[in-house]
Amino acid sequence: MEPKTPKTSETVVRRLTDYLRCLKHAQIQGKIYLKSTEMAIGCGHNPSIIRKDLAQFGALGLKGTGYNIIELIDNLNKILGLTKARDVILIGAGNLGTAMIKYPGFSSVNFNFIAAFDNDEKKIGQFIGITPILSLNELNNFIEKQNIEIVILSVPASETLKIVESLNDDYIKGVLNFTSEILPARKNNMFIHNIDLAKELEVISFCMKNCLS
Amino acid sequence: MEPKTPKTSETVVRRLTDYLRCLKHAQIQGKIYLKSTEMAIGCGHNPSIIRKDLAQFGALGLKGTGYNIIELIDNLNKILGLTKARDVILIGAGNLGTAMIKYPGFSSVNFNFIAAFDNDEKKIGQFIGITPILSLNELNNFIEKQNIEIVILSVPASETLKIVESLNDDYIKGVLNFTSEILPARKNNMFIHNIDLAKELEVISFCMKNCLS
DNA sequence: TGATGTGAATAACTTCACAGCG
DNA sequence: CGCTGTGAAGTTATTCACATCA
Repeated sequence: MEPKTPKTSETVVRRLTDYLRCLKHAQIQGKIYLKSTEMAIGCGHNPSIIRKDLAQFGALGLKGTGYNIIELIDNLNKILGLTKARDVILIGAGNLGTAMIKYPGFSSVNFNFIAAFDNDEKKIGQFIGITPILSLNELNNFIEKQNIEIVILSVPASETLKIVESLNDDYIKGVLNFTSEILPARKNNMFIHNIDLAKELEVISFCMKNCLS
Repeated sequence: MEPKTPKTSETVVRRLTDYLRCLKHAQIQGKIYLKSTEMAIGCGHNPSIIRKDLAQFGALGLKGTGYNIIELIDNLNKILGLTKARDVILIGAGNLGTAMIKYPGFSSVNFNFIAAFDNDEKKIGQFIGITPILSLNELNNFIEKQNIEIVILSVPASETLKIVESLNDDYIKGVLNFTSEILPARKNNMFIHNIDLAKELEVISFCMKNCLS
């Protein structure tokens, strides 16, 4: 059964990804069904909202039993658009970029890092794992030839804006920005997500000072 | 004037960090005052909520003029608990950990990475910048001697739980978890923040599929 | 019986609109 | 006059409580 996709807020989408992880975890442990209460413990959300989130995509659970894990993983993958593999590229092959390519959590997501780009002559021609490092000069050429839609940015903050503006937005639809330069959420046709690592330190600092949560 | 600190939700705290970045940006450009409408453009929040967020800490703005940038930065630093420098340690000196220590965005936050820990003999004794890499065996000893309160975790997922459980929570109050293993938000006395890099890819995947905002 | 799915109730958050002050 | 600060209104999100179905 194809899941319905009603208008869904980002809040809900973020929870869906938590459910997905929780389900995979349970699957590895050999479970077949998972109840909303069990998911709640695993991912820190209220059982009620878990049921509500899932219910909006059609009746995915079995009353009295819970949710079939394989089926629900499959449905969530469809809902999140993770069923077909996507080619993504990395811009900036420094420590952070290298870490991203090697990050084991990405393997579950269906994203292939097919190339990295850098302007450091020493890096160009090298590989990160199996991913080749190419020259930034070839960037848009590559994007157009390979039909790339998603870019992961980890260059120095000072270069961020220039690079984003140079991206061909007939092709690029999503940018994950790991630089410390904050960009608007939409630019031309591109969705931009800013991931500010310093923010998390600031939040934890506040939590510790004020005993939040 | 010491800012009041009423009960503040994490939602608000996250916005405060956005204001802070926005203010610093304006400060570099030589501005003295910033209006809520200008901040709104810079950080993507509604001017109204910016004023409301700030107002709850006392009257921080000048009617007709806006907010004094230096003063407000100072106040936000106090509110977020960023005024006094904190020593933090890194556990796991791989690519991601190395990237964290070198991440330029962290310099604005008052966090000093005073040591990294790893169990790779080849790394122990080396330095990341000026940060020494020590043996994991010395971890709790070091924590107790140096009175460490914050830990940044970037070890393989399989080791995460074991390490977190071994931490002495008489000292450690906050954990930033960059591994792909998800931990509960509270464990013993520790605040834990899970930063799941794969989640951002999943969210952007959904956005692209459904044209969410 | 024991779980989901769901309307109703509650709570949290955001926007509006404007009084009031510099 | 132009901004902030803020009550009121509006919106979104969460929890509760229970009917419903395997």
